[in-house]
Amino acid sequence: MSSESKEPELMQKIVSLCKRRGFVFQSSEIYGGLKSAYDYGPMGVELKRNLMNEWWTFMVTSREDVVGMESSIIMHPSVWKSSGHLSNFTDPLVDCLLCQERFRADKAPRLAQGQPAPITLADKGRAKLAEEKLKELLGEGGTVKRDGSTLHGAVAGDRGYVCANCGSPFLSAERDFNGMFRTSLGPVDPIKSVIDAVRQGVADGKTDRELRALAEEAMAPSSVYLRPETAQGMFVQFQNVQQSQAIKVPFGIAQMGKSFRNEITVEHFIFRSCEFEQMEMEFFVPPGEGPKYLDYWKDQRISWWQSIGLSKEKLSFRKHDEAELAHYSDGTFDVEYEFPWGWDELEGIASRTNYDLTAHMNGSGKKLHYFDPEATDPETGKPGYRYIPHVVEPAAGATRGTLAVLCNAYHEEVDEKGETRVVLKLHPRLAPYKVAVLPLVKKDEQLVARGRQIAERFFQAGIAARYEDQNTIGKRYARHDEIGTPYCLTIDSQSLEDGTVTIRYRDDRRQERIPLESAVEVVQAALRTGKL
RNA sequence: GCGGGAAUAGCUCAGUUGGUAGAGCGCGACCUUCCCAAGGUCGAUGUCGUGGGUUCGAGUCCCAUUUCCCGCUCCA
Repeated sequence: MSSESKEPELMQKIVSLCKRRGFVFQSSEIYGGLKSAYDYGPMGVELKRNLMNEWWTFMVTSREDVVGMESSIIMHPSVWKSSGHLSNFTDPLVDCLLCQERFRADKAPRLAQGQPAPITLADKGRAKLAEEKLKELLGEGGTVKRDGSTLHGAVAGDRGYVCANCGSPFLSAERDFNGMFRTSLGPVDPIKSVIDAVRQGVADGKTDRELRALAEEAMAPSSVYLRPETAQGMFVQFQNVQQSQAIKVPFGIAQMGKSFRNEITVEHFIFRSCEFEQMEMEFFVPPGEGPKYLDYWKDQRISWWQSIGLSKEKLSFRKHDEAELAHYSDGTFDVEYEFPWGWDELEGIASRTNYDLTAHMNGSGKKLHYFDPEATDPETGKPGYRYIPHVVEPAAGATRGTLAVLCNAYHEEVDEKGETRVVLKLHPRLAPYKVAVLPLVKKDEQLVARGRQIAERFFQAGIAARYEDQNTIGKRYARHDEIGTPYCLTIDSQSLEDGTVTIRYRDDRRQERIPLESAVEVVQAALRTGKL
């Protein structure tokens, strides 16, 4: 591929800018940092919040068929049982005793008991080390023959599978790995009852697997989970929302907020982290209309990503194929963005049939039907149609979106003097500051006073503005280029005479003189239209 | 999780065979300066990621650990 060597460099520059200018910091940095946890600095919180506000405006405020809500992060554990997250989200993980690889037992290569299990290591050196280990494991009876980096002599055990990496049948016990963060609700620490249960189990001569079950059972009464997605909150409250709002299907419920997943691997800065922020909407439709609304929301969502400034050519849909498709979905598309490391998911748009509401009906025993008195029941042909709504879900990542916006906005430009300028070409509505007010020089008290006066007008108008008189004017322009401030207003001696100021445009650095009075309006217009 | 690389000032990095911690940029004050990181003077900033070990002495060597990056793997 063509341009890969440059890409990690670009990512590093963005990470560096994020720290330097106060967008994103490593969490708990003074203690050595915490894996995959990031804090948003003064610029980052504005950017992320602006992005999320744009989503909310687009999805909720500006239309009549979607309403919002905010559910709690910790919900009744049965929610996750019904949704399938407790069982499906749990994977049996196994460690290879020879090559240390950790893999999912259910995805490992199958091999019947007694079959020869050749073991292939990455290179000869590792193979020699593994050879010694294998001899130990096989004991007296076994013979090991090494052929380059491949070892012969082992046979598959009763597991029915071998190591996904090297082919070894010598594996640790299967351990369940659940993607959800578990914690306990209530003031009583469950560890005491776990110890008691296990102690009794040991006395009774229970196996490891049985002891584990006993421990789980002892923890169960207080176990709760941090939500791995916001979606379930909308499903569980479907009826309350629908009835309290007297809203008719088709309609949607939207929610933004934090979700948590114990990711096995985290990568790409804030792209994949254990704690992340989602913007999800569940759109409830009559049976059979899922595909129609899937198309509709695909269009809506891609146009939204474009409207906040992501380049058209860096956005695309990827259709989930048969194998990838979740068992309940009859159609899913990812909105992908071309990040510096390649195409990756920004949002998933899924037609989920009536899986979710049905699951919660079965789990809770409560009816989650919708009754449409105006429609005709297709089965009986009689007026009045009672059904479990189907769902189309556009589920976007706010954290990922923020990173995509940063990547898309980052530009390096060489000016006429050969100096490199770094500029974040953010959509004005996303920019942390909308305008910087800059007296040309600090020494002139009149310029300073006038500058503060102008800044005050912006604060009065509720526009995020920044007054600055430190450093030379060039440095201030450069700093605001780097944080994406679309406009700089400069007050000079002429301003004192004729009441005009210089407005400098971030993207092309052009300057114009405008009457001081119209400054606020110019910025407001840009926020409305999105154009500088 | 595996394999590879890395961690020194806010940022980018130098630091020789182990011998008192450096540069550029940035930051602060002052001077100069009326438009794009200018110049001058002065100044502040480091547990050399963390914890052990070897040594008379460790940024440098060894072990462990944390974090980041790259490649696999994983992502209901």
